[in-house]
Amino acid sequence: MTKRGYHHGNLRQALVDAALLLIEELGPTGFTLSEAAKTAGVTPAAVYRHFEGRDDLIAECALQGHAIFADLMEHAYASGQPSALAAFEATGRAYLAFARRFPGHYMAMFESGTSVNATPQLAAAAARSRDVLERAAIALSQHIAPEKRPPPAMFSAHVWAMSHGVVDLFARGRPGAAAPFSPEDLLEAGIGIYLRGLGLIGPDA
Amino acid sequence: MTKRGYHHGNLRQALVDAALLLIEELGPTGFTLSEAAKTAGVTPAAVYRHFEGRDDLIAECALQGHAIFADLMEHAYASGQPSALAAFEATGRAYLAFARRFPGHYMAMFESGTSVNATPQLAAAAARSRDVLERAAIALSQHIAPEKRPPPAMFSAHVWAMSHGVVDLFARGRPGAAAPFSPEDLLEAGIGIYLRGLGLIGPDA
DNA sequence: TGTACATCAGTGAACGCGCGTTCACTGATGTAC
DNA sequence: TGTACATCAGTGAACGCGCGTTCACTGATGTAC
Repeated sequence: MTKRGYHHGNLRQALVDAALLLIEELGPTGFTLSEAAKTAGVTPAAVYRHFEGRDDLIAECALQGHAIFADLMEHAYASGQPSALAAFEATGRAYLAFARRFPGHYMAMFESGTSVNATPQLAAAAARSRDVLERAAIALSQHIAPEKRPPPAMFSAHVWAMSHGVVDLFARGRPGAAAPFSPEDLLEAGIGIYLRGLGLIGPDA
Repeated sequence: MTKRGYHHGNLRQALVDAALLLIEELGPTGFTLSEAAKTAGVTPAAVYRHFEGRDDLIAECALQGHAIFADLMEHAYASGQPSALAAFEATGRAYLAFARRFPGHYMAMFESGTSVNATPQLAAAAARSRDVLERAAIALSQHIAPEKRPPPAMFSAHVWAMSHGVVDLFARGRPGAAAPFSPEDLLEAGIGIYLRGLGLIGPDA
């Protein structure tokens, strides 16, 4: 916090952190600038020294999220190399890990009403993480017989969709969907079965 | 509408319809009771003749959604019988079809903050649709060799998650994720690959 | 068929509230001398 | 080291707004006679 008397020290980041906490609790729509200011121990008006307004604050949360996310994805991808399969699987796991470790960021990124194209910066940050998964998909697709190879963009979309679905339905306190599996196991098994369907894993693995 | 002078005729349903439209546009969090009343051509206070308040109105939207959804799922399941595989695939398609045809209902059901356990009625309605998919999964799992058969609840969860993910990421005006495939194709292909991974479809089908 | 009346669905004014945003201000900080 | 001063981060009061909800009311409807 580094609070030093009258001046705050690093209010900008403190506001982002507060916003992320509130977004995690209430969702991006339920989040309020005033509450974020209060959480950071500051008057609502002070927010305007650092952000243009409510939307700008949310956008910054999403932006930071994309940066972290892309880093995680890239790291996961690298950790699986040189095996294209291991790299691909690692990115899938990284997706879920990110959603669990940074729920506020995740919701700001994927459940905010604001477009990813709101600012060029945001678009660039979002493109980076998308590209990692797509690169992993392209590398992996080399191992599928060309005539039955689906477009890489398609199976990266599949993994993205299943990961997102698992997060949204099972990795939060979602009611009525309390499956007797951990989201991690669910996703791991799901992606495993999917990759087997692509002929990338042996039938008994 | 059946508007007959001073009295409305069927205001209750008109309010539900208005709410569904607004939820579709703004999400359940952004939806306001006042706007729904105005859309139905009525004073906000009139809503209280038919609902306990804002939350009750949203709950009714979700309830009607679950009823429609369960009907669709049951119909789809029946249409695929007696083939367990065809029945299962049909329920997957029905999921997406419902989300596209009834986006307001879908969002009220799955993106509202309110718990599915809010009322016994709601819980029962939600259980019905979940059970259809699980029943389909159980029937299908008979065709997998017992020793490598995952729990039916698990692969019904996988299909549920992928369907939801496709809807949430690709079936709406979601930015940055504009894949060059229709959500229908994406889901169809995804489930196909998944089922192949389970050994339920031949490797060349 | 015509009149008196009970019902009750919808009105409209009012409420308290928290929101996002603005504005003139104040006072702590760090620098120049 | 001590003093004068510019900077600018945060204050606090105020705004207009739309929200959900309440309340006494009104007037259209349908029934009893």
